[in-house]
Amino acid sequence: MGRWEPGARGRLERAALELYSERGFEQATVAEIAARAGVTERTFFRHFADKREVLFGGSGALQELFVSTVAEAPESATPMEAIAAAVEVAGGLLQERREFARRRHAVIIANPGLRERELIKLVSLAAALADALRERGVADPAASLAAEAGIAVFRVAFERWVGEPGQSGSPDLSDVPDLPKIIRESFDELKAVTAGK
Amino acid sequence: MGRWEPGARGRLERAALELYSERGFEQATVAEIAARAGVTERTFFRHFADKREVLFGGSGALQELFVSTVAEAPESATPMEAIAAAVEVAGGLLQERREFARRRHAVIIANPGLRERELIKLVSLAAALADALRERGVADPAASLAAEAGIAVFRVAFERWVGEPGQSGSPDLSDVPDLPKIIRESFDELKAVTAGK
DNA sequence: GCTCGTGATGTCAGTTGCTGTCATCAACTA
DNA sequence: TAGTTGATGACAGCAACTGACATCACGAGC
Repeated sequence: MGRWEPGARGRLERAALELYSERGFEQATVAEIAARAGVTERTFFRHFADKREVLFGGSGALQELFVSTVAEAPESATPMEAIAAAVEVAGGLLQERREFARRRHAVIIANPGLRERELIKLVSLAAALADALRERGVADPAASLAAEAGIAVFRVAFERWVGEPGQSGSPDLSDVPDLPKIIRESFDELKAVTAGK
Repeated sequence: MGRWEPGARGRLERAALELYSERGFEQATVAEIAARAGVTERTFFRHFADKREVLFGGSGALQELFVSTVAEAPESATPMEAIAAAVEVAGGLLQERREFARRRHAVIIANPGLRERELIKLVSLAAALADALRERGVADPAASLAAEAGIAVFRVAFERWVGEPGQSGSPDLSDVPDLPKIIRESFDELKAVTAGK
């Protein structure tokens, strides 16, 4: 065993989510989070740029999943189909972590500063998606618009998903709202609503 | 004349934009802004919730313009047409303040924290647009999707507009990029790209 | 086995954003 | 004339965040 317990980063993430849930984001101090994780405040800021970032450690992996799915879409797929496929795959990943996602989302929507951070992550995701489309030969502004629209669909669908009842621990699996399905429906709805212009 | 010069809020807004332009957002302290405006730091925080908000004083008026345009769209207009009309009208307003908009935008894109703030303003705008659509009897999720897609178009079009050369002070008015026109084209492009799904 | 880097952490001082509280003073009201 | 109101100043204080330096286990190479 080393001088310090390994996994400080993970402990900080867990401690932060707990404290933000228990007493709210603003009421929880970084010193408290660090203490609960068994490190000092300075170590917190070595792992995370600021007090908000500790809730967004997984966004990099999610972005890679999005981008690789777009890149691997069949050549015959239209830009919007490639984007929709990526959003659906990501939705499937969230589906498996429903309770965690809801818990985290509840903390985020309760604080404007955290909402801001989430939004910039999504915009960064949209930019990465647009890049991936350009790699496929899609020109601008179609690439940007398809990516932005796809993220808008993701936001709306995710919001509906977390808002619906149903527990992932429920004995009846048919109770669990199906995020990929909601995403598909939302893409269809977007198609319908834009066609009406 | 009173005890103090009136218009402290406006002076703070001008001083802040100047200082953020001159030396960058993070390098400028609130104390400096306040000093340049001839007030104390405490007075700054009485007018603006935080150091970022001083750049977003006009967002309320913009939102009202968006919402009232949607509300006043003809009954025959589809949801997307109502949204497009609102975005175009707002684009016309920005068109008249091109230099200010570019200057302000340059400051914002240079700092992640300011980008975050701008994004949450746009999301709040999308929420207000969705509300206005529901007032017109549009059901969810169509209302949310149309609003979000409209804001996505606005973002993409605005980005293109500020990125193009051309000075509003140019002698040849045909040099000035036309934001409402770019917005119309972007809506058409969105229609095309979503139809391809 | 010894030395020496390396990397993650601790320690501490300092700046700055932001808040609570109370005092001040001109303009307005009665 | 007296009281009220509203915007501001003055000041203390907390917490987020940063820079600089010390510490100490571990592994590489000798």
